[in-house]
Amino acid sequence: MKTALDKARQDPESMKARILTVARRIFGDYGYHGTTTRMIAQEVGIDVSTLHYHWGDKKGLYEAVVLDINKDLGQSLRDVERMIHGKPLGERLAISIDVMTDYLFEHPEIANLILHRYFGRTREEAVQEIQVPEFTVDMARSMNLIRNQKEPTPRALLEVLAVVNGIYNFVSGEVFFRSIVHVDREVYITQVKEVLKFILIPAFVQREDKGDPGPA
Amino acid sequence: MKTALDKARQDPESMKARILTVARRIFGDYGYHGTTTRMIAQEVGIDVSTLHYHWGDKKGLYEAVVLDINKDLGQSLRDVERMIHGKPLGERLAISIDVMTDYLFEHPEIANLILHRYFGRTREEAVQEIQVPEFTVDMARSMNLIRNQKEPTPRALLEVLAVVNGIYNFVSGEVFFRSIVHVDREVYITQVKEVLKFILIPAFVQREDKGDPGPA
DNA sequence: AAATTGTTCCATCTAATGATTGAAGCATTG
DNA sequence: CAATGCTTCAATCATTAGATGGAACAATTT
Repeated sequence: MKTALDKARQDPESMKARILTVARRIFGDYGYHGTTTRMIAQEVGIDVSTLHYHWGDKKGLYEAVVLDINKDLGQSLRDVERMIHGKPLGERLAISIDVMTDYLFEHPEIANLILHRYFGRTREEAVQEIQVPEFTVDMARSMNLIRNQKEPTPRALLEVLAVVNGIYNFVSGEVFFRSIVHVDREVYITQVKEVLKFILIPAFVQREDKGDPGPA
Repeated sequence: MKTALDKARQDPESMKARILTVARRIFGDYGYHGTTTRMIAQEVGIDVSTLHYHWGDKKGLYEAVVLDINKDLGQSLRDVERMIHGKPLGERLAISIDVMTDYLFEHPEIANLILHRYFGRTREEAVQEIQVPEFTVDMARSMNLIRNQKEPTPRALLEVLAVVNGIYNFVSGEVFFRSIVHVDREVYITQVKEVLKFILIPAFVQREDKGDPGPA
């Protein structure tokens, strides 16, 4: 079955797809309440009524954006999982950090949207959820933080969250952080990857070297 | 000179102070655009016009909130700095993480507000800044990541940001993350501190042990 | 106690925002 | 090409949100 989202993706030049693309960026930058349908319409270069014609109300569009981003992020994570399969822990982490950081810097709206949903609230109730729980469990498994078929422990999940949040933060915080460290975008991205690997890898490797299987 | 903020702090039962306290929480939860002056007024139990009478327009109140939080956070950081003075690196980090995490879990609006300003944008221009740059440099110094009197390197600043962001994230993300890991608040806080120390300390200690003075 | 000043609320205004309507344009099909 | 359906926009409506004026009340001063 083709969903509305699928259809919008089919032809990236279709009005529906163009609106969705702009909506991702604006919702990511300004959050749900900080975004007006007029801002999106203006950016696309259309009338608001055209936007409503294609996507219904604001909440509907926002939910489409969230679903769209879930899809993209899920795909990326599966790609990474394939790349690191069978490699030793330190390498798995290094590759994951490199690849996911590059990917998210190319699509910062994804990190923006996720962080808005982590940390912010909305006056509307029951807006579509980001599938963070599922993704987190998958990653915990991929990091070998889960023994056998058992449920991941809270500790293992928190460790994964700490890792991925580190990436989201530096991507979404680029504008703000670059104003602190005074480097251009290219240098910033390079240094972020170095810092993330410097901080995130040793703890896990050290624990494994000790023969400690971790919190699983 | 007494500022309006000082006056509001004098008597925490004063209307002005009560409004400020509630405003901190609501702005932290919903962000600038997600918050309405009516929400704040209702929470305080007063009419909107009373709010405007004391704090002027919405932007003015928001700026007061940011200044107030800057003050609180700056004070806490100075407290921590005194506690860790002269101790070895690993211990300095462990104490900082424990103390700051506890403090922020008691005042989550601080972490909320900071993250909103890191990652979000506002349609209004020129809203008062969080003094993150200053704080970050201070912490870099306190973590001995700065050699002599020299300017901190971008690398050192990014390392500090990684550390503090880790804390902010788990505090502000409590509601969301706890829904993933299924633990109560008390367990969550304990585990967060353990995970943060587990991940953040080894990298820095390892580098020091190698005689590598770090990015300074 | 009268006068002054400070505080609060109700009613109301204005602007912004979400949303719809109906007409016009354009393509597709019978 | 006439009829149909799809897409777009200008105009407009309804609701919400920021803000204010003035009356009522309370506190303070004289």
